[in-house]
Amino acid sequence: MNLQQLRYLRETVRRDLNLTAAALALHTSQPGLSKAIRELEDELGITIFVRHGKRLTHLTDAGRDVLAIVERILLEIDNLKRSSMNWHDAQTGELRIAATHTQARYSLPPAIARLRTQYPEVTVRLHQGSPTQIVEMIRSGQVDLGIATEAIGQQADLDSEDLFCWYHCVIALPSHPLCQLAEVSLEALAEHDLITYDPQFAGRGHIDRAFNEHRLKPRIVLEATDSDVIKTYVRLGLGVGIVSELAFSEDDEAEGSTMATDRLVRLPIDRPFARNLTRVAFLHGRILRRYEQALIDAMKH
Amino acid sequence: MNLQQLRYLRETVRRDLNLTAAALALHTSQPGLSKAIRELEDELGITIFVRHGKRLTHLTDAGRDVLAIVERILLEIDNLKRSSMNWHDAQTGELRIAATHTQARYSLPPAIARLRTQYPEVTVRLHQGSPTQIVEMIRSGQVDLGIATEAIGQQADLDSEDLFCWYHCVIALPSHPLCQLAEVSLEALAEHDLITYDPQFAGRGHIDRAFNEHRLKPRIVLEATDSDVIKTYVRLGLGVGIVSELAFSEDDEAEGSTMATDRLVRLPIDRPFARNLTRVAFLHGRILRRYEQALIDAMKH
DNA sequence: CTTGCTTACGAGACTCGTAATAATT
DNA sequence: AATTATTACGAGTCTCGTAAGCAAG
Repeated sequence: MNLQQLRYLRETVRRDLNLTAAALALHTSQPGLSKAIRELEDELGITIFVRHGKRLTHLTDAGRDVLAIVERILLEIDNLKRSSMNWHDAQTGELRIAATHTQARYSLPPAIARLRTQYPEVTVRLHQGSPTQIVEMIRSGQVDLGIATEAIGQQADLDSEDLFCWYHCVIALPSHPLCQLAEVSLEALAEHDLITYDPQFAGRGHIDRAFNEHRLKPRIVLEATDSDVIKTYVRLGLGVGIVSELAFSEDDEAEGSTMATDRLVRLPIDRPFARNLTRVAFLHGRILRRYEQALIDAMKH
Repeated sequence: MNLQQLRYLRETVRRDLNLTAAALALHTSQPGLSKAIRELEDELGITIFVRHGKRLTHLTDAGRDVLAIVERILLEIDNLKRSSMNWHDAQTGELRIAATHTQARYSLPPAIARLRTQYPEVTVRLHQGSPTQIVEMIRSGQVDLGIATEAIGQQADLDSEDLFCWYHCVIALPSHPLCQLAEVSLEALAEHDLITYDPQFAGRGHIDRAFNEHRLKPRIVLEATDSDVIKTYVRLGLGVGIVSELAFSEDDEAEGSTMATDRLVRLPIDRPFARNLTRVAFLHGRILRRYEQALIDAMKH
């Protein structure tokens, strides 16, 4: 038995039991991969894959057990390298992060800037996706860390840490009727066209829940995954925006646009939607590089 | 990197950093082992061992980290084989048990007898030792399961399961003065010569504690690790015995000896010592063979 | 008839053991 | 002087890639 066989097995499963695709991904030959897997099966004395003639169709029960153990072994092999790098060369490396737009655009930049001064030799790669896509990217090893507000805390195969909390805020053009009110209520909000996040994203669940609890039916005329897109449509006068407070600052508005009538303003409303908790997640049991931990610490507040 | 290097590293540490001894244990050559370890260090980019000239003196900090991960990897490699065997040939194998004398002599026999009918192809090897020795035998991989009443539950690197509870009983020759009493008290016991277990063994702690709580100083004239040895000296008239109730049955006494005056009897005393819990332990995270789980289940009651 | 797994075979790499060397205790 | 690790080197093994074969959709 050797590690190569285990890597081959994992990749074959990841590529949906297509040996050709797995061989390609592993930069090796299909026959070699085929042989390696058969040898592993022989040595363990079990069949891992059910074969229909010459096609692999699915995993056996034994194969599922074996695969789970193999995943753990390869994770620990990776930990061996990571831990060694932490001792030998803690400064250099690669940091692949998956985050939602809001995190990538608003909460990550200062943390990454800080990281770049602490660890100038570390290459940072930023991927974007929905929370569920982020979870998949972590699982498949495409990224090291995932940052999101939804879906990321309750995965059994991921470890996670709390980063920070935030609330939604409500924004509109100064000319909007709601801007006349001294205090805006949820009821008032429900009477206007609203623009906010796609259901998967950025605490949208909390928004729907708040309206539901007040037995209100909000008129959401536009959904987007991206705070900037939402703000753009609010500027066009399509409605009132509900975005993460991370994504809105009246100072930035003042800088950005020249005309005061274009500047979005925050409506006076007292945190109508529940608190959101942004978390970072990574593979369960994975040892973190020092710079990974540094990034996480830099984002905590 | 390959698994051989990891096995070599573990064995070297187990043999106190003596490459010659490790090479011997691994049935390989010293130079090969030396080279393998240097190559592992090179590949990981760290030094694992501090060297004084040509001697390995101790582990580096990085080495300690690496070793912990290597132990986990090798455990999982072992799990791969064990899990496969559970699917492919659940009937055959080897079962190495470490137990104290009392367990080996009194509680294990029926369970092992049952196991032998369920799994006639399994070879059972029985080792004896003190609870701390048993823990060491599990740690070093000399045995698969350890069974004892002391020391075995609170090891962080071992998993364990409760098996059963038992109490101590007090035994004496029928001619002993205490046999005249309708009920024996702890105070009465403290006035006679006592024979019981060595401090490490079979719940001796509970015996001392009970006397202490009653501010009594028992006269323990003989200590042994072995219930049978204790019974033998009780038969010789050296004193009153305190043994596990597992190790004493008046029926067995009736069968064993012909003369009624030789038969030990249980004194009427109402469980003066705290309950003992016998547990089974094995390496943390180790997958159990089916027959191992069967033995454990057979011992639970 | 295309896609995809397996078998066959040979060049190159690698492993591992022996012998010699060097450094501690 | 004895013990123990490292270096050198070569025989045997193993890995892995190419080419050919063959089964399934």
